[in-house]
Amino acid sequence: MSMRLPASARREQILDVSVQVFARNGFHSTSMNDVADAAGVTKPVLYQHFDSKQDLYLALLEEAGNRLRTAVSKAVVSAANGKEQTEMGFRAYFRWVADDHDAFLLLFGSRANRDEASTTTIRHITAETAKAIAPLIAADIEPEHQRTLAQGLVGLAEGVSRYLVERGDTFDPEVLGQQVADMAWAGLRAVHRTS
Amino acid sequence: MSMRLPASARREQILDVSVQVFARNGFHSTSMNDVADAAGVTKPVLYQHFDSKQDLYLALLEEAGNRLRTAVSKAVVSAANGKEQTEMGFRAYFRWVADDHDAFLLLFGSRANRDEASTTTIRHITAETAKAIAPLIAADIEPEHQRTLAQGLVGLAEGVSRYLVERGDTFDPEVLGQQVADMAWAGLRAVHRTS
DNA sequence: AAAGCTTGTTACCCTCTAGTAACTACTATG
DNA sequence: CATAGTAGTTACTAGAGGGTAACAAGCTTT
Repeated sequence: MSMRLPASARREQILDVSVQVFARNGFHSTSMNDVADAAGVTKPVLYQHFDSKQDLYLALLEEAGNRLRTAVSKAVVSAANGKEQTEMGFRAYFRWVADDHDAFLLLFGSRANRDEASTTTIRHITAETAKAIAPLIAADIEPEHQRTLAQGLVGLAEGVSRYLVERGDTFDPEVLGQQVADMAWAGLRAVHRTS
Repeated sequence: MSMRLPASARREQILDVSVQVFARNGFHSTSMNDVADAAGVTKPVLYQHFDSKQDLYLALLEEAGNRLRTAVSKAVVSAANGKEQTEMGFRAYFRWVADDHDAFLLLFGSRANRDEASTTTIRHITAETAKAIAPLIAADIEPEHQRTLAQGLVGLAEGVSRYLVERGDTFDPEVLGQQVADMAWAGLRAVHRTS
């Protein structure tokens, strides 16, 4: 029934299809047969390209993470100052969410499943982002607190996106990004030492 | 080996023990045997108190959600104005996180598992919180955007907490709450219409 | 102290699904 | 058009784990 494909093309196709099916149903509710069906192929074919279900899943996370990373960091380098970095960063983030949709759900959606390995991968991505944000926070508070609040801002973007994407809302990434950036920037400047 | 307990006491004990074990290992990595072992009892006993694994899990989510809800709403009513509400709210939230620790992980931790039913329950809790926050946001933006940004603030608190709890850090909920509230309040006031 | 209810255990079934061994069919090359 | 290699399938195994039937041991009430 299914077209015969050269190995590398088949691998790509499996990756493409898997993102969708895992994003929609989560790791545990998706069997390898489901993936195979979605790809129009049978199970053993999957195992020609990936050692295990885990392996496939991690490959997806890895890829999605890279796309996110590059999208944001590309946007940020062209910014002149902190404020602009914030704006460009958030806008790029929401742009990514808007058009890499399934990847977002895979990484941060409610159904995202996380065993030990996946958690580590995802945590890594989040941590990296937070690290980039941290320096923008008022410098007179303790560094650990800086890091913590940076994690909060990552959570902010995540929360907004999860809400919108899971509702199936469409949104303008530029407008939304600008608003969230306004919010975040004001917040970033406002924190002062309390201890 | 295990003490014989009256039904209601056993039920409570199972709930207590389950929170811990599910919080640590997640839904799918925890078998009913694991739960039974942790409770010092055998599997069929669990089924005397709960219809299914799902049923047990949902009961836990429900309970955890209630504790969160009441903790925050109690704190907020005693506040005089928006700013104070924000402060009291966040401080209460982090107080809850600090001492209901496992419940937080259960609801919002990386390992939290979410099939259809659990997702609904958790989403409900988050949505309720967001609804309470929304009116604090500058009134001259569109209501949907208000709601969206409120979801972001919930995500902010969640992100901060997840980071700290999963690292095993201890923190002072009052100091942290105050800082996050400062950040959030400034942000809340700063958003302006962009369209 | 015996009947009867409550609490708990042993030992099992049954389904679901990750993963594989052995085979088939297509396609390119000489 | 035969041969070798690649892509794909059928049909299975094995193990994990949710759920249960049937039985045993404690209490308690008269």
